[in-house]
Amino acid sequence: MLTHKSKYALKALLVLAKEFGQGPVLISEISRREEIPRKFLELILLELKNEGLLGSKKGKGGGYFLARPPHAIHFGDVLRALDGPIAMTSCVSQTGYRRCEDCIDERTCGVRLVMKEVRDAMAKILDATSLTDILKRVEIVGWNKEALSYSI
Amino acid sequence: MLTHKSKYALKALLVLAKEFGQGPVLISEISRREEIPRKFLELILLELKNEGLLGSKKGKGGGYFLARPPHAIHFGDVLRALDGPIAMTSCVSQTGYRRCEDCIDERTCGVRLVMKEVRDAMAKILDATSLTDILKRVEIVGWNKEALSYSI
DNA sequence: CGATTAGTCTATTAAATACATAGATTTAAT
DNA sequence: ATTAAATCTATGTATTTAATAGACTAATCG
Repeated sequence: MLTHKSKYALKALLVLAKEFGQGPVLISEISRREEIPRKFLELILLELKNEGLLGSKKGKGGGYFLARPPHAIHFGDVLRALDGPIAMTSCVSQTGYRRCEDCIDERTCGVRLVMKEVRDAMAKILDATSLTDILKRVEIVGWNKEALSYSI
Repeated sequence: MLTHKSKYALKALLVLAKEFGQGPVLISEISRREEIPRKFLELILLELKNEGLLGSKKGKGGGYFLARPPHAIHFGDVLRALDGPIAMTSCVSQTGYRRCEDCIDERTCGVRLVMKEVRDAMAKILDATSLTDILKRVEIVGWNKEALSYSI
């Protein structure tokens, strides 16, 4: 399951991607637009900053902004930063490999074979999908939505 | 992350797949072979039985056995039975759809778009992989392992 | 029948994680 | 100086995970 934390983070980043280049965005603005609990969002944005994905400016006229252009931030980066490795078992993680303590022989572990495949499939998608990609796709969906409401 | 419960379950099912047709297998036998805590394994096997994946026989000469042939039990069946839907958000689950309460508009949710792709990729693998498939693949790995130890 | 074997059911518990909330502090702009 | 904003530290509650313990039930065998 995706944690609320990561879901909120991704939504916040999409807002910041949409406003990229327009100066800092307030926590309260993001909180309002995505209906994310304000205080919880503070912690999340701070963590994203410490992970190098966001920059910030304090005081009046301050706020948060993407540390890199939105095409250079991928869903995989975000999930790894907040939830750790994407893999379902540590023994198939590329970024955080650790032997499973309860596993007798890693080479002949059937569970591992499958989890490796799953990890690769997930990582392929998450690491190929940038904030920009999703912004574009959501925009297209938005058009269709409008077109639909006209035709009815 | 894959829970220990599901990992233990998959390992136990692979043992039962290997012994399929040879009569019931003791909990203690599975526990010993896979080094799974005995009492914990009891609960898991019972749950798998209640989910219709296993059959059992009580008393002397009893034990557990697959309720269906191993080619008809897939990893997806097991994970759904024990951990619930495979999807990372309930809003993209096929078997357990539920609207995300915190989501403003499902149709234009960028997170949802990606999680749908991830779900489909995961389900495609997990629902295509049977116990038999993995038994075969593990066997092949085993051969290579032997061949390797000879050549050294 | 009755002893043994083996699964079944019901509690309990310790530790970790998720999801926040509250309040004080620091930094920057006007 | 005042105000606006991010930052830091602490606390709390509920849920889930990974077990463990012990009593109960059913089947077999002599």
